[in-house]
Amino acid sequence: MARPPTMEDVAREAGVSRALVSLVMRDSPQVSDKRRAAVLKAAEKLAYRPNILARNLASQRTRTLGVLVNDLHNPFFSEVLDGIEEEAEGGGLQVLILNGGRDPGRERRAIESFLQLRVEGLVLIGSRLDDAALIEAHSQAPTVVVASGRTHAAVDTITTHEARGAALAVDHLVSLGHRSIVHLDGAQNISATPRRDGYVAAMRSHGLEPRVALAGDTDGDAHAAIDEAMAASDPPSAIFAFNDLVAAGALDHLDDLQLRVPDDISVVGYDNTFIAGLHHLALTTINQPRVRMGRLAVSTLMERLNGGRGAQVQVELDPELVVRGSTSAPSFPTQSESTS
Amino acid sequence: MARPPTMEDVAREAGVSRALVSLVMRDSPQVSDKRRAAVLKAAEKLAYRPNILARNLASQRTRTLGVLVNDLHNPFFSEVLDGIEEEAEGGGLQVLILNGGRDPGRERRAIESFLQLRVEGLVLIGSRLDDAALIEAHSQAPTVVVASGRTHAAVDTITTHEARGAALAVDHLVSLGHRSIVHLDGAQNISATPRRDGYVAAMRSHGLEPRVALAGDTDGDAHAAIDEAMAASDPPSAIFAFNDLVAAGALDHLDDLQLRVPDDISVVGYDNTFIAGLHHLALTTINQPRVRMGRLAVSTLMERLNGGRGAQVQVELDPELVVRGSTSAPSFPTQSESTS
DNA sequence: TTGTAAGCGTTATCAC
DNA sequence: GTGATAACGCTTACAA
Repeated sequence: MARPPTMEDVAREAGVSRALVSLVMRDSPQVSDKRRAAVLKAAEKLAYRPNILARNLASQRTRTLGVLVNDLHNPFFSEVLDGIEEEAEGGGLQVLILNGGRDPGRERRAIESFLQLRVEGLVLIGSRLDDAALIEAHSQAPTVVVASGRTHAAVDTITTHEARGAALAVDHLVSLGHRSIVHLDGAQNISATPRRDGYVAAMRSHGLEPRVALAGDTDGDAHAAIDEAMAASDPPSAIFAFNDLVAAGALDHLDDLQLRVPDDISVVGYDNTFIAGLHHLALTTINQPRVRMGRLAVSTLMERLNGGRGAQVQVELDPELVVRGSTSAPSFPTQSESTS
Repeated sequence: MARPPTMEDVAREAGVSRALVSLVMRDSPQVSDKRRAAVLKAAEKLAYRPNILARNLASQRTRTLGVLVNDLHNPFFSEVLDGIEEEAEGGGLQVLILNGGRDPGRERRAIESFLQLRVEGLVLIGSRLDDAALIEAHSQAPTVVVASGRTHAAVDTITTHEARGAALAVDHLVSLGHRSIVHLDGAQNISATPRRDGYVAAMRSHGLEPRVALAGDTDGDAHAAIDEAMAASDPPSAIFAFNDLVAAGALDHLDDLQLRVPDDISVVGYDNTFIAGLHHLALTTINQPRVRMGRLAVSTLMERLNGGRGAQVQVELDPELVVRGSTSAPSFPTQSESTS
């Protein structure tokens, strides 16, 4: 690879000063049409491409956002990314994406990379970083946390009320007549706690006993948890899975076990990703407004970058129940019902 | 945000020269333990973070790879990314991800961004860029094209033989007894041509008439194409969809039409993403070794960066048929069969 | 082993 | 309008 041409080369070719070329590249109005044309022609001829590293270093600005995504495999995140990219494009911000891969160590390293690259803002989607790390990041670049299932003291937050979302799931199942409902817990996922807590509280409010089985946040994580739940003396009539991926895994394994959904057992997911909408899954689930969350994250960040805002931004959107075909009334009375 | 500390600040704090700090930061062995400790302590105290922009500018190296992904929504791509990230991490390369969003204009801008950032190599996954653009990119930074469904004259390529993959699908369906097989075409997708061509050739080799319906590469693109195909006087007994996403959309719409899969109609996808493996879809599909393709892309790039290699690398892996539950023998003889 | 000083390719502040 | 020239924060010979 030959050394790329520099501004100096273009200046020489066009017979002007380097500063003039710089002005043209940033299309400053205060350049004569004649010179501008000459510079552009020279740049074209040399296939000149501004060195962003040098530009950012000199200008002390990067106009770049770092977006850390918890898990690129989960469609939930790519849909939030859509919103982020739309809004960033409108604001003239470059978006850089790094994948946390559901690994806190990797998340830390990603943030470090972003900060070393001097991004002007950070968006953390579904990140597992603790408050200390968030505050540390925020002190270096304005940070907004998206979809963490709670608000954070010191950082702008865009999230949904996930405990309420979990309650929507439970209420729906209870209203159908279910009394024995197992929750497949999200384990290390940042949203595991609020969803589990919401589930537990909602169960109790109905006078029902919560039953939590440890699963995870991917489709492979449902298997063992289902086995455990179904092996109980009192198998559940419904399952509230941590998210759509886990719910899909649950559907698979219930199928292995010859259990029909929803006839033998009902299943609810969370996130309302496109997977839930597939007719063959037809997953009843809890919607989060993903694209909107992404857009809000970036617009919040932009307000901060533009110097506005003092108070923390804590947006908490409402989750919504989306009923599809994976839930129905239990086919026969559950044990707890028959004894009550 | 306070101005971040510079190397100069650290040097002053530690009572050494800036160059010494630089050596420590890149942990050079030729620094005395005493000084090293002092520098690290000062850096720690000031929460110093090297400015990568400045480092890259000065060293004329970035150790960074730009990865352009055609569509972050398609799980196929995130799985290729897994391979890329694994291999890059091993090689000490930073990976930057940009989303092409299935839009050639956006792809061009992404490449431009990467080149301006002076990435040392480019990986284009499922990119729609034409050869001229590829050659142009390759002249600036070694470029490897992944999963484009063909080899490219002037650029390293890691792909599978997609015409052969399509033939596997057709052969499978024909061996089950299907004779009327419609292909849902990938439209603008880079792989649309090889898969369609492979389909057409395979059909002809069996003495069957190819039937192509224009669809696309997302789950929403199947609807109209299915309607068109099923409205024909001679509706097909099997569908070979462009990819798993389209196949999933096809399953949905066939469901709308009250057609049972595979009893009334068989469906084959392409890519073997996790979606195909969901029991409720149980999609027969064509596998591409995604992670391996990602790893190969990066290892190829690294060889180039290390100065090795003259000849183009053209890796063409074999696609594989994965039979699941969405295909079976047609339930009743098709028209063409009954007349033969 | 450590320090000095000359870049790296820009932007930005001044003069002219 | 245009052109010098000093930053920007770092790396890297080359000296010491």
